[in-house]
Amino acid sequence: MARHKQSEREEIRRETRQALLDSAAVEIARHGYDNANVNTISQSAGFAKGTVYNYFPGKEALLTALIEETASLHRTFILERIQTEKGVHERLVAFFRAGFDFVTQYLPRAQAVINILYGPHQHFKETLYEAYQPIFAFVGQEIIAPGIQSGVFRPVSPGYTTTLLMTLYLGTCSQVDERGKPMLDPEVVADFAWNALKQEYAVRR
Amino acid sequence: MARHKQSEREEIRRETRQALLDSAAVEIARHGYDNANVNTISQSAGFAKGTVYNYFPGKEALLTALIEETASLHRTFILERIQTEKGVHERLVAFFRAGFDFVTQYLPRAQAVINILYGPHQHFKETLYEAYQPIFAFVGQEIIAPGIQSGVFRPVSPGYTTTLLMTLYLGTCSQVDERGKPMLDPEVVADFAWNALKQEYAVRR
Amino acid sequence: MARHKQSEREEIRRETRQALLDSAAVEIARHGYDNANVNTISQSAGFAKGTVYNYFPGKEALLTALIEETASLHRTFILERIQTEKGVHERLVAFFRAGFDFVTQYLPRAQAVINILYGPHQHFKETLYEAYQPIFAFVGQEIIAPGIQSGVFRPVSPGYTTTLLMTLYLGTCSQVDERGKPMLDPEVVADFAWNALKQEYAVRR
Amino acid sequence: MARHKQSEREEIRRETRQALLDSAAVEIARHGYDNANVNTISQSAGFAKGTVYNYFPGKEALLTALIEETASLHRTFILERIQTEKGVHERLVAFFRAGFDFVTQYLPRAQAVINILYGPHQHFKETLYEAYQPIFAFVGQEIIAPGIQSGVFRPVSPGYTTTLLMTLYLGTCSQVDERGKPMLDPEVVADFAWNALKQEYAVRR
DNA sequence: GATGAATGAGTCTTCATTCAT
DNA sequence: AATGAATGAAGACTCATTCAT
Repeated sequence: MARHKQSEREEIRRETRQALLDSAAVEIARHGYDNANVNTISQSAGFAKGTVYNYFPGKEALLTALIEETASLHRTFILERIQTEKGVHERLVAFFRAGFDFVTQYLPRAQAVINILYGPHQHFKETLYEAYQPIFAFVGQEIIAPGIQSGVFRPVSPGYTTTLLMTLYLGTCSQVDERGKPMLDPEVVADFAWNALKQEYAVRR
Repeated sequence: MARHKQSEREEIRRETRQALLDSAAVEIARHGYDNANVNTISQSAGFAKGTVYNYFPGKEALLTALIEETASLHRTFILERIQTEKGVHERLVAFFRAGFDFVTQYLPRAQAVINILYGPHQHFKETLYEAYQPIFAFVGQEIIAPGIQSGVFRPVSPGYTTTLLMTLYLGTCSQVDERGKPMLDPEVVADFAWNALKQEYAVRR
Repeated sequence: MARHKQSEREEIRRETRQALLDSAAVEIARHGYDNANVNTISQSAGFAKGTVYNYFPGKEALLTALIEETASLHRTFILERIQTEKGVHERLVAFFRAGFDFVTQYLPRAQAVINILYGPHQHFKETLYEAYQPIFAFVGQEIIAPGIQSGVFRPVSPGYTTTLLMTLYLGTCSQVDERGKPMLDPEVVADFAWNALKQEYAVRR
Repeated sequence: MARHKQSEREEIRRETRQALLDSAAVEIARHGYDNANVNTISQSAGFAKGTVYNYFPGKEALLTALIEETASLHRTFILERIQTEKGVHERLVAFFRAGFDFVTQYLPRAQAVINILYGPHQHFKETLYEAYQPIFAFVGQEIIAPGIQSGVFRPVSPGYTTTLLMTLYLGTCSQVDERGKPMLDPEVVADFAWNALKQEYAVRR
């Protein structure tokens, strides 16, 4: 009975949803979650005020979806860049480079997420932590742990070190000017981290 | 006599202003600037809704004052703890300790400031950067520069390094649970930074 | 062949219309006319959101149709049960029994109608009164008037008495719990009405 | 510190609250709860849109307050008129007269309440039943029970009879035209009820 | 006939701010 | 100085209705 095929309709819905999420990222990055205007989000995605409510039950759900999508993108982005690197040092550098690139490429999403990370909404923070869990785990298991085991890193506490690294990562990645240009260089940050962790006299590998 | 009354009045004004700022810090820490309710701030300071407008022209000015007061407190707090330390390593440790202690002691203010730092309000961020300028300068001039000059630190870029250190500082200090307990230890963070910066084989001094 | 298809189509249309009215009754009974959601009605009838507009020009028309259909059902229901009774007392009892049974059997429709009857929509009330006119008339002509003429009832005003009886009828029928169980017994109500109207010493007939 | 005395302020609040409730009664009577516009209520009471929210936390609370106030008014109204009557018959008549007079005098409130009574909002119905409990109890204890005990009434079930009487009462009181003129006469209704309940050959007392 | 994506008018609610006292 | 009643702009959300397919 439907004139559109099922798949066509799904395609339209997917695209609209994407457009709304993109729009939400921009609006939230610019004004913060609390000041983001749902009507504006829908309209600057090219739709009427109410359309967003055909796709998300409310403002909260919109942000939750944005967080999850961003984390997923971010994860993919990092994994792709790191898994090909074999040495610990290379991985560390690739990790920071990936972060900086991600922010540059997905600036609004990244800003929105940073906003939440240091913002007052406990509920969203938890969503964020959960969504980023895989990245945390990856850093611990694929960079820190091998580094320590191979003797490249000092015998640091893996837990604390992961936290420190992520803190450095998020803190430095998030420092960009309005155009998205980072204030620091991924190499500089990676170098800082490398020196902080490496065994003296260690050979890079 | 009139003079006396005058100074009494001033004293009362100062105290009321303080109470309002305290209240603002708590409210903003809990709900974020955008969701902070000015009426609530005034009332939980023990005054009527309108009273805050006898002290600050509006919500913005209230936050600006809070930022400036917090920066000033923070500066004093750090300087007191560091100036007595002579060695670079001691100063580094004292710096992080002071930060963690400040957050613990002035939790609402610290949370409010972190909120702004990573939040979407460019205008407030600028105020914040300006207000924290002296601390940036102090770290650069009293920790990094002497460290490099004395050969205790590697010959790093002073500008980048200050930024990195402040990033690490703010990022780690701001990670506290709801009760204000930090997730990391200042010693651990200081150690991380120390290793990142020190000349290999350097003697701590 | 074409004729056959024609009637088949009509049959389908009739069934769809019925399904939509059933669905409307349930939704309106639950949420009231104002809060009834047209899209929900269409969907819980098993169709898409827009389908209802292929059968009714709008929300109002949907309710109007529901009122008329309900009145018609109600009328048939009552007439069937009463016309077979000959005595005035029997008719009175049958009348209340029929009402209670109707409510039990067509709960959502009955609730929707009661809703309108005591609700604020003058326009619908008028539709309702018109649609129920035959029942009013029937009660007046087939119960009250014969009762008075035969001396079984006191010489009451036929107009007022019909109104009183209908009021009692609607008021008691509409008092059901959420499952549709009436709070009163038709016999009790009929007995009350009988005593109110009967000539003292009258013989039931 | 306050320029108004406490009592003056309280007086103003009381009056404003009253005005808002009056306005709410009119608006709800006219359009029903669901279609009543809170902004309109506030504005036709002579205030700005938001003022109502300084007095009631929301639309629901506004209606709850209206129900309770109406029940209280109604109770007072009835008790005053009935307690002075000693005989059962007189009380029955006074009861219906009071009801009709109440509706005439407080038409919007009465219509609003009737609306709720037969409307779809279970929550409000419960509030309404609770608020009207004292009137139910009064009818049972001060009219029905004495009537039965003195032999003036037939030995009916007190519970059912109270319900029947209240049903008749609410049903007949609520039938008014748009101007508030009742369709029935309290004496006619009282007479109907009296005949329904009285012992044959009973002497009125 | 049926579909469901899209629309946008309408409503409840919040709260920064004003100001008469 | 302080008060708190009042304001009204702004924004989240609902849903009856339209219409291209």
